[in-house]
Formats: sequence, structure tokens, C-alpha cells
Amino acid sequence: LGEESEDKAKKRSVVFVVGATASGKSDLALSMAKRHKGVIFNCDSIQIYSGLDRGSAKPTKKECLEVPHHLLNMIGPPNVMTTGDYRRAFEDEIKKIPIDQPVFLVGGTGFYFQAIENGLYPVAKASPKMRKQIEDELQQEDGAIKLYAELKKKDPFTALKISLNDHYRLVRALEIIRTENTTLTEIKKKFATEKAPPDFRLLKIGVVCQREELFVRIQKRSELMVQSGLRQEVQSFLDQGLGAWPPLASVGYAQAGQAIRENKSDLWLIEAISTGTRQLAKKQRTWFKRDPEIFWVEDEQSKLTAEKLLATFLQRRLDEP
RNA sequence: GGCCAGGUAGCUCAGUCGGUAGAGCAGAGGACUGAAAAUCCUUGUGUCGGCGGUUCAAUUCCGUCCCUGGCCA
Repeated sequence: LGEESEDKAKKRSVVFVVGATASGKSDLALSMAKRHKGVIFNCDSIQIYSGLDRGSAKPTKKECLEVPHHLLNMIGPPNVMTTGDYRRAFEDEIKKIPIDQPVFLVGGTGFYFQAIENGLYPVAKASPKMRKQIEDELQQEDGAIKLYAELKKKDPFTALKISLNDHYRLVRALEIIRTENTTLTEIKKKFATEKAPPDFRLLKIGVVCQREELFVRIQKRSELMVQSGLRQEVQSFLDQGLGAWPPLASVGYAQAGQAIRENKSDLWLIEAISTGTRQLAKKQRTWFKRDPEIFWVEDEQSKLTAEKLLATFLQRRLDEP
């Protein structure tokens, strides 16, 4: 038992600050990190990339000077960071932080938070070769139907869960079957019994912004993106032949690309980005809603409660033997 | 003023050879284990521009009026 509490004492404190895009979570995290001498780790799947600046609402230089920011601008085109890469990067990076210093993990990418909290299935890295082959098969006549039939035969449970039209998941499920010689269902089952709990103490705070208020903020942010030269940023990727770089399919970049291709006005572009961002915010809300451990900050009152929660959470760590 | 084309869901439009209508987008809800700001699933009643006529029945045919765009004066 003594050994156990010693282990406990060695655990670091991590605070998740989650929420929809433009809800104000960065501001909250910044003030919390400042007050408790913490650092901020990015948990946003686009801010991970260097080169994506005008459309990704990255923290400003000033903010980075106030509190150290990590996991920003990690790789650039034509590379792609997977969720697994992200988790590994997180683990490497957090080792460099003194164990007593709180880490605030801030962002809107639910899948990344999940990967950090629960880990990922123990699967070998994606095989680009096999994936390419399956994608080629998909393009053939009745490709999706045939691949879906294969999945249904080899992993009926997963087939039941995903749609014939969800090509992305269909390809991935088959990639695992063909390269790992097992199924997602088997991996999942095994993982459920073997997974290790995170080796840090965890507090989850969520930021909510009133719908109308959020829409106004999104509108303003969209205008700012276009005015600050989002088109030019995208154009330079196109000029370098990087039009197919996957992150360019994200909200803001996708619309800017379309605006360039179809010669749309700035007004059109701002509206399109606003709409896309509202849809993103909605999906993020849906993702985080299902996690009952999140303490939601929605007004001044709950903000104060969150501050108290945080103080207690961080204090308790220091009190431990 | 004359001629032509339109007026159908919040938007763009399809359709009904007369039996009160449906797609895409937007909106709403949901799923999510290595591209996740991605990908996918569910969800469609609206005086079918107004008024009158013909008809068992009109959003559909006829008349008339209003509105929008184009051409001609």
C-alpha cells in the first residue's frame, strides 16, 4: 500500500480544457495556466501543423510569451499527423515538463483527448500501401459494395456499426483485417481488458458559449480569416502542388479552396466559413456532451466554481506524501 | 405600354398529361479508436404569388391582377 501511494505522489496533474471552436476556451486556459504557473498543450488537429496560420485560430505570439505553448506547428506539408502520432508526441513532450507543473491540454479535437485519456488500440502504424490498394478497389465498379461484403464476412460487428457509405471507416477496418490478420472487434475486446489507466491525474473542464454569442464570434473570426489573407495562404499551397494535402480539407481551408476554384467573392467565402464553423461547433458539442466527467463553465458563477475545483485539484497533489 | 420567361420548403430549384408535392443546400439530432476542423447516419406541411372561372376535384387548365428578370417600344 505504501508503494502505491508513492506511485500516486509521482503522478502529474493534467487539466483538459475542452469545448467548441470559438467558445473562449483558450482564454480560460490561458488565465488558469497563468495563475497556476502551468503550461499549455495544444489539442487541436489543425494547429498541429505549421503553415496553417490564417485559418486555424492559433494562439498569438503574445499569448505564447505569457504561457509556454506546446504541440503547435509540429509538422508541415506534405506530412500528415495521425492521432497516434499526436499521442506519441504528447508523451514525449510531457516528459520535458517538470512533474509539479500543471499541464493544460486545450482544444476542440475530441478524438485526440480520447487518445490521450484512454489510449489507442494497439495496432501497428497504418500501412499506406495496403490503404492505397483498398482505395483503388473502392474506385472500381461496385467497389464499396464488395468491400462492405468482405467486412461483413470477416467482422460482422464492425460492419453493423458503420455505413456502406462511410468509405473512410470501411477502408480503415479492412486495412486492419488485411494487415493485422485480426479484426477491429477483436482488438477492441482485448483492449477493454488490457488497457492501462493514464499515468496522470485528470480534471476536465468544458467551456460553453451561448448560441447567439457563439455565432457572432464565429462570424467575426471568419471575417478576420478572410481579411488576413486566407486565400493567399491557400493559393501558395496550390502553387506548390499541395492541393491534396489532407489538412486543407478542414473548415476554412476547404471553403477558401473552393472560392479560388470557382471565383467566389469574399462575402461568399465569409458566409461559407461561418456556416462550416457553426457545423463544426455543433459536432464538437455533440462529442463532448457524452462525457459526464466534464465540468461545464457557462457563466461567471460556474467559472468561480471551476476555479475552486481547479485549485483543490492542484492542491491535493502537493499535499500527497 | 407590348412581347417572352419566371413566381413551389429559410435558399436554389424539380414536379404534378387535374386526385393538395420532392431533391440539394441550410437547420435540428446522433455516431465516432491512427486524415477526426475528416467521415458517416437520422430528420422535409409548404395559403405550390392573389382573386375569380371550369370541374366531383385546381398547385396543375382558363381569365384577371400583383411581383421579378429579359427583350422591344
